[in-house]
Amino acid sequence: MKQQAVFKAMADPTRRAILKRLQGGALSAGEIGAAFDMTAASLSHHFSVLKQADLVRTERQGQFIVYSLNSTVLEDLARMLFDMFPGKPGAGPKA
Amino acid sequence: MKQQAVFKAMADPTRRAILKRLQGGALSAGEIGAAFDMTAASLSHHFSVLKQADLVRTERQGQFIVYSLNSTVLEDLARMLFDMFPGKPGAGPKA
DNA sequence: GCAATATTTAGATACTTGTCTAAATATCTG
DNA sequence: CAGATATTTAGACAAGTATCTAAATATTGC
Repeated sequence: MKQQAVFKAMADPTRRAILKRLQGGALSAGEIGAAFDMTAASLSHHFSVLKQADLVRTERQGQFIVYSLNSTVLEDLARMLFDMFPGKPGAGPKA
Repeated sequence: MKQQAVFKAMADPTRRAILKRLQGGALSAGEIGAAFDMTAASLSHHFSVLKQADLVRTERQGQFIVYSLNSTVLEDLARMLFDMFPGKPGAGPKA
């Protein structure tokens, strides 16, 4: 997991909203974009950032490009955060 | 949890390193800064961002200002991420 | 109160980034 | 192939941010 890329990707609210939309299943760029008041070009930029962080995967289906969530990276990120705080039994320093 | 502030705070590598240093226990600004090749002013800016996100707490101890980790926010963030991905038994859509 | 130490604030600068418009690329259909 | 639709790329611009130096504020100890 490219930590820096992932955190940077997650830092933008539009991108988090995109990921949220993808929880319901894979969607084409256009289907995702329908929910946002933003040009397709801007959305495409956000897709690119999410792809760099490996948070989404793409697959062409005819004229559409379909995006899907790569939950592995989200999972890794969550684990990393859990490991980051103390007070966890057996991990962080307690005193 | 102010999600946006937290994600923004986590997006900078210096700030993540600061949080990491604090896992070992509370430290003064100067003690934290000793590990970074950066002016105290720059560090102070990062502290400010971390405070805004409520990721750290401060307490004055004489001439020092002591920073400590607020693990609650990290925990909340981790939970939020876990909730964000599907495939979790009982939460995300599976198909 | 003064000098020394610790930290923050103010102001400046360079870099990054989110957004836009316009143009390019890819696919489908007649 | 030509036109329509879907998406990305290129280039520009405004806003945000990480960093610095210099100065301000707070505390301690003489």
